[in-house]
Parts: sequence; structure tokens; C-alpha cells
Amino acid sequence: MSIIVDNNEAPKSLAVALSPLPPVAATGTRADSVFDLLRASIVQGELAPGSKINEPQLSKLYGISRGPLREAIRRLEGCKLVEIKANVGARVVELDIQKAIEIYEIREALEGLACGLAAERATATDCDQLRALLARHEAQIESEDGKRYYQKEGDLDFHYLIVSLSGNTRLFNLLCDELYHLLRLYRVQTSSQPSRPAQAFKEHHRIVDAIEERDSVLAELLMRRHIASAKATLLAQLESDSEPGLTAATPFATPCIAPR
Amino acid sequence: MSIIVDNNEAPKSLAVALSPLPPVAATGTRADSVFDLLRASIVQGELAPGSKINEPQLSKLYGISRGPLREAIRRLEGCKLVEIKANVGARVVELDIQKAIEIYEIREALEGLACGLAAERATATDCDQLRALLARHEAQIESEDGKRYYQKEGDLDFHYLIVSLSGNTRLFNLLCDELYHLLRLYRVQTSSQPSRPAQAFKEHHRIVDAIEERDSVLAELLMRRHIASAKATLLAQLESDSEPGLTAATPFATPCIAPR
DNA sequence: CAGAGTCATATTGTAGACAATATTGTTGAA
DNA sequence: TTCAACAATATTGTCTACAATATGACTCTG
Repeated sequence: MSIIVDNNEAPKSLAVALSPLPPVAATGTRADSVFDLLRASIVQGELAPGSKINEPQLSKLYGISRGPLREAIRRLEGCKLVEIKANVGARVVELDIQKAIEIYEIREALEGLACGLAAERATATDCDQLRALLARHEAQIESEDGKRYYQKEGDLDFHYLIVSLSGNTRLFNLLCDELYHLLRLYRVQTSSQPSRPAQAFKEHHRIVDAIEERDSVLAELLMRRHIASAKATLLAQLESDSEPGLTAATPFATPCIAPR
Repeated sequence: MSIIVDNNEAPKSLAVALSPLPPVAATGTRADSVFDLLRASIVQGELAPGSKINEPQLSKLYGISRGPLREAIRRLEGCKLVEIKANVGARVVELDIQKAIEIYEIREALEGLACGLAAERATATDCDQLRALLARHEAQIESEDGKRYYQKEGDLDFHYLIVSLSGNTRLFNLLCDELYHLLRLYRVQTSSQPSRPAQAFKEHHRIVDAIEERDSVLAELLMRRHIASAKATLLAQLESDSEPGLTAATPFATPCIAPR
């Protein structure tokens, strides 16, 4: 019943079945629903990086016409999840190592800001929430297969909460609606392992300490370091992956600066 | 020959003539052209903040159908220049004081990052460019009516150059393609005066000094301070404007957290 | 055999018409 | 007079069809 979508040309194409339709689509327009579906498909890797977004194909798959589909694609472009060339079409982004570095640089600055603001504004209740979240994470780390969970999603929970405590709505949108999706995509593309969960957990604790003490400067510093460490780990892993001689198809392709 | 567009309802509406059409539209799709035109109209205040984006009206004005127009509007939404509610339509954003603060907080973090990176990466030629730009600005400050120019556009020239020297493409897009347009819009909405040009000029010089000395930490610090000062000046001006008792229609309206 | 040119095909861009929803104005009753 | 329900209108959301462009295959020539 599911339709195979293999709109690719390079050997990297791994055919993938996309979830076929909004169950009942809930509220909002079709364009909104399809936007959500497409974003999920891209972020989860169902739509291969670099693969072409074929409008007739997708519109048939989702059972909608090309109009709303195109609007959804324009919004994906705004999230930097696809790149559009006029008269040629849209392709799912391929995150090379350069782009990853750029994203982490930005993330470091913005989450540092968020963490500093959170330290200024967090209430006692907020801090309790943070502690509770950390406790849950600790439990998951101790259970063996929790390790995967922690780095993959639970880690982002923590960052989501901090950013929301910053009280800066635009910052929240920027990080949670855009950058984090790219991070997820990146993790899928590189199939990055759950690295250093114990270390990350310690760092999280120190960050919460700083927030509780209303030490915004320290909170910002610790968060920036925390993310810098994650970046370093990722890059080290990448280099060790690619040096041994092009093992698995490296996910880093063309430098690709979109002209539009 | 120009068509009057007054698609508003509140007393704040000041009727405005929009530039009617792409001259020859150059390259790219109609949606791209209209996107550029609409963005310019919004940023320059020709399309009043809070005014409704009427699709049939605009499509007639620009001589295109609603399809490409809607795609352009979706991209504007991505830039946060309009807010869309399903089945209701798009409106030009109204920047309240809260939003301005949020933007400046983000800008401080991101331009601080950019400036630090620029200090690490700028070549001697790059530094020459910066000095040349400052020299031009100095000349313009000395000529009396240059003061307006400096704060309004010349100031952004400097920041553009720094950001481009950072070498971080995504950061450049984020700041120059999105945030700076919002800043411009904000300046128009508040009709902000060219504040403290001499002081800003000094700060620019010190920033270039730091970049030339490859002192990335200092460069970041100085840039963050520079923007924090600009924010403080703006906020002070705003408070003194709004306190005397609702003089001119205050541009700050509803808090407005868009749900989508 | 290599390469350039040409043609057929597929895909994107655009237009116009219709359906669904929200908004506005009117009418009626309390 | 005020409020609520309803009807008329306008606007948004969507679909289908067509035009413009790019892509790929084929042929022809050197």
C-alpha cells in the first residue's frame, strides 16, 4: 500500500517508503500538513539527502495538487532543509562538514545567549523542571539501551527547555523550529553514535547549577563550552570516519553554495 | 499611473503607492521578483505595518496570478516579515518593543560571533577594505547631512562587511538576508533618528583595530558592546517617546505571539 | 569513436476557475 | 438598544490545465 519513492540518480539512493498521507490532517491547511510531513521525512532521512523533490510524484503520493505542495516546499527552503533552483527544482540539502561547522558555531552563540537569559529569568519552578528532566535522563543513562536515547532525543529535550526558559520567542523559533531540525538531519546523515552521554550529563548538571545561582555569565560560558565539546566530538568522529579510506559512502559531498 | 493601495482598517493606515511592476524582472521566476518587490515595500514602510496582504489586489497590481504571489508570501513569512493565519491571510508584522529587544539580543550574539570569526580569518586586504570603508564614513560624518546617511545605511555597510569576513555562509544569510531587513523595517516604523554617529564611528574603529590584531576575543566583546549600546540608545529613545503621553501613534501594538 | 546539434520528454512555472472558510452587514427578538 | 442568528460578500485554499524551461536521448557529422 505504500508507494516507493526513489527519486534519485546517484548510487547513494536508498529507496524509501514515505508515510502516505495525513491521517485526518487535524487543523490547518493542506500545505501545512504536507510541510510537516515533508520536514519529518527529510529530518528522519526517509528522503535521501541530495535527492530531488519531484512535484508531480509527491503531489500524487500525498493526494494533493501541486499548489499547496509548492508552498510547503517554499517553507522548507526557508528552514534550509531544501535548496531550490529556478526552473530546475528543489533538492534535499546535503550537509557537508563545512556546513556542520557553521551550524555549530551559530548554535554555540545562540544557545549561549539562551542559557544566559534563562539564568536571569528562570523561576524556582523552572529550576525544578530542569532538575526533574536531568533525573529522568540519569535513569535512562543507567539503563543500557538508554544511551542511544539520551544522545538522540533526550539531549535535545534539555536544550529545548533551556531555550524556552530564555523567554526570547524569536530565539526559540530560530533554534527549535529551524536549527534543531537541521541538527537532527545531520545526525541521521552521519548516523552519529550517542557520544559521551555521561560527560554531557555532567555538563548539563553544571549548567543547571549556574542557572539556579542566577549566574548568567557562567551559564552562558558553560553552555558554549558544552556545545563546543559536542562539535569537537562530532568533528573528530568525522575525521576518523573519512580518513581510513572512504569506507561507507561519505555523507559530505559538494561544497554547494546555493545561488538562487 | 500608480495604483493606490490602502488595504488597512485602523486609523494608522497611511495610503501608499507601490511600485507597480518588475521593469523587466531580469532573471528568476515571477515569484522571486514579487518576493523582492514585496520585501522592499515592507522594509521601506510602503506597506504599512499591520496592514493586510490582499492576494487578489496584489496579484492585479503586479500583473501576476495568485500562485506565484502566494509562494512569495510564504517566503516572506520565512523572513518573519509577514505573519500568516490559516484561512485568514497574511499581515505585515508590527514590531513591538518586546520584539525589538529580542532581535537585538540575537543580533548581539550573532554579530559578536561574526566579529570574532572575522578577527581570526581576515587578511591584510580585508583590513584595508575595512579601513577604507571607515574613511568614507568619516568623510560623510563631517558633511552635515551625512549624519542621516551614516546611521541609516552606511552603518549597515560596516556590519555587512564584518559578517562577510566571518566566512560563515549561513551566518551571513541569517544576518544579512533576514535580520537586517527586520532592523530596517524597525527603523522605518520608529522613524529612529541617526543616533550617536560619532560614538558609533569610534567604536567601529576600535573593532577594526581588534580585527587587525587578530584578537578575536576582544573583537567579539567590542562588537557585542557596540550593539548593546545601539540597543540601549534605541530603547531610551523609545521610552522617552512613549512616556510624554501617546504623542504620535505608538508603533508598538499587541504582544502578538503567532501560533500558526 | 567523440562531440555537437536537434528533438522528444519530463518537470517546473503560471494562469484561471472553483470550493471552503471567514468576515461583514442585516434582520429579528429579547 | 443590544445581542444573537442568519445571509451576503469577500478572501483564502485548492484544483486542473496550459506554457516555458530544462533534461536526456538520439542522430548526424567530423
